[in-house]
Amino acid sequence: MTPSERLDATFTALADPTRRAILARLMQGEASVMELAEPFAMSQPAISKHLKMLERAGLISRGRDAQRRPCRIEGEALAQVTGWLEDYRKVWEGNFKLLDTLLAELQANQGKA
Amino acid sequence: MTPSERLDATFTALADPTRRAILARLMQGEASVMELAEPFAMSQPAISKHLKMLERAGLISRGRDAQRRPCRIEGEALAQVTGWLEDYRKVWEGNFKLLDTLLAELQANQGKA
DNA sequence: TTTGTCTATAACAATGTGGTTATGAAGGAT
DNA sequence: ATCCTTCATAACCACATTGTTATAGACAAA
Repeated sequence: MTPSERLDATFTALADPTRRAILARLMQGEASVMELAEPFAMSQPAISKHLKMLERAGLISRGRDAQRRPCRIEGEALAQVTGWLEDYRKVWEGNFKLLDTLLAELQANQGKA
Repeated sequence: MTPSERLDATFTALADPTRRAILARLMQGEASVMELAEPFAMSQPAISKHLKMLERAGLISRGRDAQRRPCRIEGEALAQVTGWLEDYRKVWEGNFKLLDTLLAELQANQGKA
C-alpha cells in the first residue's frame, strides 16, 4: 500500500460516525466484536464490516481469545494522519503569519501617507 | 450541520488523492478551476465536483473574478479536524505513558522479588 | 451581436459504501 | 456428542461516489 493509499484508507475509515464511536470505545481498552456492537442499533455483520475497514486502514488490530477476536487501537496510523494534517496546518498558519505581516506593513504605510 | 456531520464531510473530502492534491496546490495560493484542473488527466466537470465536496466540508471557499471562481483554502475546517485527531492522539499517548508506568512498576517489583 | 472562455449542471455508467438476512466455522460448555 | 456463543462471509438491496459527455449560463472580447 502506497502512502497515498494509506491516507485514502485512513480518512475513509474516519469518515463514518459508527467507526469513530468504535475508536472512541477502544480508547478505553480492548473490546470484543459483540461488546463493540452492543451500543449500536445495528447487526453484528455490519459491525464486522466496520472493523474490517478500520483494520485495513491500520487503525486497529485484532487478537484471539477463544472465540473472541479482541480489537485494540493501533496508534501508528493515527499518528501518521495527524502528521499529515499537522504539515498542512503549519503551512496554513505560516500563510496567516505572512498575511498578518502584510496587513501590518500596509497599515504602517497608511499611517505614513 | 452537526459536529459529527462536519467530521463526516471533512474526512470524506480528505479521503481522495485528487482532492488532497488540490488542497496542496491551494496552499501556494488561490487558483481558478481551470488552473486546478490542468495537472490532472480528468475533465473539468470532475474537478468541479471535487471542489464542491471540498467546499461542502468547509475546506475551501470561492470568490468571483469575472468568469473565474478562484478557490482558496479555509483553515478553520482543517484546524477542527486536526483538533479532533489531536484529542485522540493525546489519549492514546496517555495510554502509552500508563503502560510505560505499569511496565516500570512491574520491573521494579521484579527487582524486589 | 457574435464569438470564445470559464464554470456548473444534468444524465448516465461503473464502482464503492452501508446496511440487511442467512448461514457456516471455530471453539467453549454441558 | 451436542449445544451455544462468537464471529466472518455470502448474497442481496439502496444509495453515494467518481468518472464520463453534452449542454447551458455568465461574462469578456471582437
